[in-house]
Amino acid sequence: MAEKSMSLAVQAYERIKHNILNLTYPPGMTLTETMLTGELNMSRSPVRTAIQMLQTEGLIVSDYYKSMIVKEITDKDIHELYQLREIFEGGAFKLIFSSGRYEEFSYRIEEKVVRMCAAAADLYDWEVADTAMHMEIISIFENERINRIYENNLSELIRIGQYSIKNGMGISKTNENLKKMVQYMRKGNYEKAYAILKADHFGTGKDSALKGH
Amino acid sequence: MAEKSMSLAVQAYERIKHNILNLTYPPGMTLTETMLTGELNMSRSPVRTAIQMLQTEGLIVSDYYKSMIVKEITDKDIHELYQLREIFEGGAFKLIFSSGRYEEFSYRIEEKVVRMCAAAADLYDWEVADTAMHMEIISIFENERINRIYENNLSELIRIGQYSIKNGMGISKTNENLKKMVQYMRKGNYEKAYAILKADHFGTGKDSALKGH
DNA sequence: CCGTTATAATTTGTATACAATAAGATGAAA
DNA sequence: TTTCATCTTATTGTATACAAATTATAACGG
Repeated sequence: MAEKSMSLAVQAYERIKHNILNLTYPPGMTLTETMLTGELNMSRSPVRTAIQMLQTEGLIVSDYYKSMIVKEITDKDIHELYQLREIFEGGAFKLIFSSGRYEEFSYRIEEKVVRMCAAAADLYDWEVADTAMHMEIISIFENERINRIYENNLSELIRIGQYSIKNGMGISKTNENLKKMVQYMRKGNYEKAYAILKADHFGTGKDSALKGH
Repeated sequence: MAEKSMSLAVQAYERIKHNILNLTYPPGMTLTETMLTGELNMSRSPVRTAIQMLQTEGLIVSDYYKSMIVKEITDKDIHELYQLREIFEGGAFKLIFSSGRYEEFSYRIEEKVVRMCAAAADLYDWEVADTAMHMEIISIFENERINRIYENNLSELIRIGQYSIKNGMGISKTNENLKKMVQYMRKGNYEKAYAILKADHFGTGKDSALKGH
């Protein structure tokens, strides 16, 4: 997993990001450079580089000379993220069917759903597998930029997913629904397949018990 | 423009980015930290922070211990950027009309077109004004995340626009077309308005004389 | 006891020193 | 001349020292 001869900055980035996504560093937690340097056993230079990356991604927020915190999750964030997802995946789903490649993608997505089922025991792992499934849908665009944008934003949804189980729906129920979606895809039924995807993953915009904005 | 008591890192970021966008640092140019520190009169620390940001944005590319260069513009980039634009603005345009706010937006966009006409003398300024026009379309989503994503990616189009004038169409012709688009919007004619936007700004994917990928 | 102000400690921003890697120059041998 | 190896130089990555700003603490007066 962790390459040798990789810059300390990248190692720091990955470890800090992992800790943010799996809620070891929960939303609102104050991070200090000295604390991170101690935990990661390296100097401030690479740590600061990592922090800078995470700030750009929006996972850490801070002002000039003010201490930095792990970004809070607001209802506004959730709404924005789901809207972004709908724009991308709505377009991707349409393209999958209009290009006639729905059968191919039904198998590709099915494989990801299988992995989700295998990861059902751990919520974080399941969310990661879910992310991979969504990335598969987006891959129809064959657009690296879109992939990168999407991956960055989905990482926030990994955090959110660990707080509010998908509209109150559990892991197993979601897995079952996705299996049905795959079957509808295989039969070329765009309407039913997309309806399931929407219901499962696009949320309502006010389905969380988190901090408001 | 430049705030006081703003970190040197941010100042460096803005100046370097500006130089990249207006082609003072052209695509493919090798940048070194010492060169930048000399030009900006500051130490490596803030310069490296700025570089890090620009790398995340994709305007600078570099490998471990290798020198960094201003990102080249490939046909693949152009295609990806236009596809991204179509996904966002296609959705935005539809929403502008389906929400019945087309008249309001015709005025908002018209104001941006006026600024484009005023900036017609300088290609860079015109591209910046064009960017603002596109941001106005996207603003229908009222989604900060989308705004941020879009702004980052449009900055690349500012560079591209300075190489290949919009599908061979000149500034004045584009301005005229956009004025027509505004009129169609005001009348509620979605089809004609969107057709003009597409023709002017979505490109063909192979309309450049730049380096291939 | 409460609030205010001054002071100390912590924290981030910046500058510089050192280490590791890569790029280029030099020179010898075929 | 060409090619390969070695050495020098330049450049990036990392560590540390210092400055500026914030935050916490303590002292003081009401």
